[in-house]
Amino acid sequence: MARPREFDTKAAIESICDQFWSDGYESTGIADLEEATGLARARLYAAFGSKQGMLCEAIDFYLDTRIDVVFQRVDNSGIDGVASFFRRFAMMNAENPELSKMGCLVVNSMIEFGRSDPEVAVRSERYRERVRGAFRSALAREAEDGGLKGDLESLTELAFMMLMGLYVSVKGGAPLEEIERLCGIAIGVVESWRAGAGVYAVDGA
Amino acid sequence: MARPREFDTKAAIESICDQFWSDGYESTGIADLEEATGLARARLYAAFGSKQGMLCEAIDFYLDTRIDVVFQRVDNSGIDGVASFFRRFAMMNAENPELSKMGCLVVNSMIEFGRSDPEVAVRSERYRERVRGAFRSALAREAEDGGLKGDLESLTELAFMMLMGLYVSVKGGAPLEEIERLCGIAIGVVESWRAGAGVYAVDGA
DNA sequence: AGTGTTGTTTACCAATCGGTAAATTATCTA
DNA sequence: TAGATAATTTACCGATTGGTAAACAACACT
Repeated sequence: MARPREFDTKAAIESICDQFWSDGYESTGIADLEEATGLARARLYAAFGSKQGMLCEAIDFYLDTRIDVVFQRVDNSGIDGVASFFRRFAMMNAENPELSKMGCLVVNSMIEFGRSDPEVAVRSERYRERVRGAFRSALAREAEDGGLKGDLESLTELAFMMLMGLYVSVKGGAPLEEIERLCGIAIGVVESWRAGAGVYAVDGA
Repeated sequence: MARPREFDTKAAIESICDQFWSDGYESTGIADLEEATGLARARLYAAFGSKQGMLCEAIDFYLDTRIDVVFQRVDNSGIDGVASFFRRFAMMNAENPELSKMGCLVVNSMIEFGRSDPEVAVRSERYRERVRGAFRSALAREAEDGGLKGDLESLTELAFMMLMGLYVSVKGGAPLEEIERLCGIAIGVVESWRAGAGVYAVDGA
């Protein structure tokens, strides 16, 4: 019924997403978002309402295109799936350290905002449940096959906690070898959950 | 040889420390620091040189007065000491949730800066080595007594990774019960390292 | 063709950012 | 007591912050 939008909203959101992901919310100014999208600020505000609105769109986009696709590979997979997730984390870290250092947009945002922004908080909650759900279903599947040693819920939480710990080291700028080491530990811990594994929770390397 | 300083530098640093700890570096303006210390900005700049200088002083203060005293209780303690550390973490979370949500100034700073600020990076490194050193020496002590099951270095890293994971949940504004649950898992994991413990890495609660 | 509606553009806003120059005040030394 | 030195105060700086008002342009519908 009126003039159609001249730019691709999805593409703009992706650019905004990458910008927030790379530099964080507070550190990116509207000028950065203008440069990233090639759009004048007034256009951005007309489309998204506010900087916070842009972040929400970015997070939703990120959840749909980055998070979900990764954890679909974990869903209902088994111990192998969980261990492979951490293996891929390590590979990404080794192959593309700069991208890796950006961490996860949702984790970054939830650390930056805590509970202070309800819109962000609800998305953080969704993220945490998505990750936990993937780990839980994978381990549950393993348990059904009788291959899991230990309590399902506890193991799920531990996998989650280790992943969050990895993100701290990654964002904190820990040396690559340290990240690699921590990934190795996480993988070892997950592998130790196999019913057939030895008695030690964590073997050396 | 000249006019003496009228204010207590240590007290000022403590106020600055609390401010950065509570709100983060970027989110606290010089105006906040003025209010927190009761000192005009020019006085702060005369004393500390720059906002970044204030952060460094704050971190050093924090390391000396908050971190060191906590991890001295862990040094050379044994599994009990490590488990008790996580128990205290849980207690703090339950008794003073608001203070607890502030997380750790050094972890917060290292997440905010990554490797971008060398002065902060060197302090992050110092922090990580302090924490790891405490865990390592505690577990080494336990190993000497033959009470440790598993590889010393790996267990040290796992304890560290779990702690960092806890900080993410804390700063991310996770519900209190979630933090409590995660602490319980961490404690269970540490307890499972006892030579006499059962075969399961993580028992249900 | 005219009109209402929406997107786009340009220019701008007050507020805040980190930081400082200069004048003033207080102390110590000679 | 005079002068040197350093702390304090006041007022200010240019740059940047997130956000917007208003003029203009393009489309759909009657």
